[in-house]
Amino acid sequence: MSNVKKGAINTAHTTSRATVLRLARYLRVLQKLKTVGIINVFSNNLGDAVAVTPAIVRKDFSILGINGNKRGGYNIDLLIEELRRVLGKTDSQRAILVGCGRIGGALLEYKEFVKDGIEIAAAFDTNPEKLNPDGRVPVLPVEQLPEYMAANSIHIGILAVPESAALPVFDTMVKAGIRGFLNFTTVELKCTGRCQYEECPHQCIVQNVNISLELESLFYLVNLKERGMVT
Amino acid sequence: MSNVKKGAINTAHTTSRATVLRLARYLRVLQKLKTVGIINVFSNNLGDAVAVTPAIVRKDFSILGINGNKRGGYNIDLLIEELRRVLGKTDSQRAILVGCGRIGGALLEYKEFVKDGIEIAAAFDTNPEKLNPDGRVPVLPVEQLPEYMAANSIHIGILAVPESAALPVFDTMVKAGIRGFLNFTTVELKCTGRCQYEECPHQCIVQNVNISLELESLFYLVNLKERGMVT
DNA sequence: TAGATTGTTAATCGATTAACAATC
DNA sequence: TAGATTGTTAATCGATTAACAATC
Repeated sequence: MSNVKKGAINTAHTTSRATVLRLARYLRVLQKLKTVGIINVFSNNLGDAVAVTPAIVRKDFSILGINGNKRGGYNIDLLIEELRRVLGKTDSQRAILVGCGRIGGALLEYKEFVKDGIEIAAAFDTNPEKLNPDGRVPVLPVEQLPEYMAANSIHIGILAVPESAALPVFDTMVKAGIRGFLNFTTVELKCTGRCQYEECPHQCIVQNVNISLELESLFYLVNLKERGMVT
Repeated sequence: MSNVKKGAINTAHTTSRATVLRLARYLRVLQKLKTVGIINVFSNNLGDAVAVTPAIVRKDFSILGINGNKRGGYNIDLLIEELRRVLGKTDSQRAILVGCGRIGGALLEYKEFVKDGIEIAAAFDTNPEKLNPDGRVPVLPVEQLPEYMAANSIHIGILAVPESAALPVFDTMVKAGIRGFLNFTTVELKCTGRCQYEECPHQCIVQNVNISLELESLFYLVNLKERGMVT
């Protein structure tokens, strides 16, 4: 619980995932604004772009020790620099992908990754037909995962295997050193910020993308809204 | 703001999206448990399965007016029935898909949808090569969207078009009657529960699935955690 | 200067948790 | 009965919002 070191983002009272999510969004928006030639941004600009109130933007920055000008807002270059510093913008954003089915295959070709400086360094599958060690992104047999990981310093993995393979593959990936997961399987790897998995002694961070569940809850939400039963 | 009718889920103090998400998850878990032959479930079973505390489970149910037995927990059949009632489990869970690129194409074949009783009734694209009006799922030109919608009562849509097309297509879909969106484009349709879009007078519900952003924030989270700067 | 925007405090809000009486 | 689990209240926690003094 209190394995949080001092001098951290958490110093005051604001926290973790939701905040980091917001910071990442601010950074993206700022980078876009910069290409348009904007020099100063105001808390309400950023608030609009990220759909939060200006007060939240200011508070977020205030907690991080980022200051603006009482009149001129925030200098975009400084702001970007500070956010990158806080977020520890790693120069290499490399991830591996396990599972090259429909979804995995789509991600292999996903152009946004390139735009955002994310690189899928290698992919893995069990199906011999999918293998392609010499492709733009090498597709290797899963057995080679530990070996590959040992030779490459990568900590983020995308999990896009069938339900039945999810748990064992998750395990393999954790053991091989993956610490952050983008999980497209239907198995909800029970993590809410902190990994609660017994097999995961490393407190990995798992972000579940449960497409089917999200679509299903949309049906409910729309239905409930029509019945006036939801905010 | 206060367009919430009375006698609603919101009666007391619990609310909307997070809650509905949880309810949907309970329901899924219950249906799985039922296939295994379970008859009674306890709040801690469900809590474990959905990664929340038993107290939350009980509170959720209590607010909905769902009661269990002090000793025997909840009867699974009754519980499923009640949840379906509350969620207004629509007999038809049909959605349309716009954009049949890599991601959209993967969703067209997504087997989980079938398992969960979700049907993609039709898909739309601008690329003539993608069209296939007579396929298992008909793929039609986007121009036919309004016409199709007029003839079919569907309110949920999946948006998987390129960034440049996102806004106009969103607009078209709203005008045609879509009220709930699963948005795979990088354009964040600014909705946090309530649609804030001017072009959207209907307060649609948008669920953004920003894969690239989620992956990127994973890099940050893992990095921050290593530096002890995050919960 | 006058006007606008920051930075911060205190108030509010809502959701989670602890705790325990009721009871099966 | 004894033990376990619900249902609910009150306490806690954390995040958002309102408001405004400071100041560029």
